[in-house]
Amino acid sequence: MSTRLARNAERLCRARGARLTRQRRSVLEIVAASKRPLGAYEILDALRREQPGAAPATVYRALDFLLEQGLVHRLESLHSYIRCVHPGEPHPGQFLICRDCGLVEEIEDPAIQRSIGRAAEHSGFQASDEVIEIRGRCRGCAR
Amino acid sequence: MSTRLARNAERLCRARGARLTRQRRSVLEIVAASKRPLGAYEILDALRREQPGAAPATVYRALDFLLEQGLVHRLESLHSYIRCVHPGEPHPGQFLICRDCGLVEEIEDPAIQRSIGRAAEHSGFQASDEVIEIRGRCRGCAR
DNA sequence: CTGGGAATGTTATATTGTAACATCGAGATG
DNA sequence: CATCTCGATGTTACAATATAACATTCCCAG
Repeated sequence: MSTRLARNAERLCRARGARLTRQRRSVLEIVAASKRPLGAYEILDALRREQPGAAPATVYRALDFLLEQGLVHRLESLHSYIRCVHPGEPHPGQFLICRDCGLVEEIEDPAIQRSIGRAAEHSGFQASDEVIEIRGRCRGCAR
Repeated sequence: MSTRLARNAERLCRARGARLTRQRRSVLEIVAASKRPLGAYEILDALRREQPGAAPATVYRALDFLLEQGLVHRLESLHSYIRCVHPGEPHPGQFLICRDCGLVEEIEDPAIQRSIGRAAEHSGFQASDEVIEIRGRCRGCAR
């Protein structure tokens, strides 16, 4: 399978001199194919279907790479991983996490970014990245 | 030791019909006495000095209670716990986490709250609580 | 004083994540 | 082409965080 996603990722990595190896691409595709975030060991189970010898370190190393490249995000409050909806430059994600259905929407809201920037500045704090995870009930589940 | 903090917590719990038992107060005091966030097992080590039989569940149960009461916060990105600087009603915390010195400042910025509320609303999302953890370098370490 | 629910004790185990070191392999360089 | 080198992977073991399950104790409302 060579999805558009994979080709796009390939292009981004090449442009940066980073190597999107077969293993890394497999992990990316597993994460990207899931509607909901996956835990590292869920990814491992999936990866083992094509590569039975895979071990935790295999997955974590691939995830480290994909996180660096901004191709996936880590959801701290769920200990899980999700594809980035608009890879390009690595960027902090902002997430709406539904408690009921487990779906996660990634948003990119400049107003949140600005208010955080101002608050940090006000404390003399140099922000480098942020964890923004909003939990609640999504539109579909709220009805 | 019956710190002001303990007395205040006692009062809050009593008002809500919640029981701040000796164990729970011990855990609260351990967390509150630390300048930096503590992991559950660090808390356990400290607790064992006064109660050698304590086990992980002991600490996690006390923490669950204190979190519900809004007396401590959990820092998702650090897997650790920190006192709430202004307990009263439970509330989501916003944190500035210094990568260098490990100190954490809790802030309460209405502008961040508002921008998040608006972004959620815009997606038809009913937010119930949030994880806001801003990582970077604090004023002291930036110099 | 006693019945019942909340809190705690206790043991075991699940889940998530890393360390450490050997080996492999693809591209650079002579 | 040979081979060197460094990043990537294989492999084993283990660390760190968190929960399950069930027995026991304790508090207090009636």
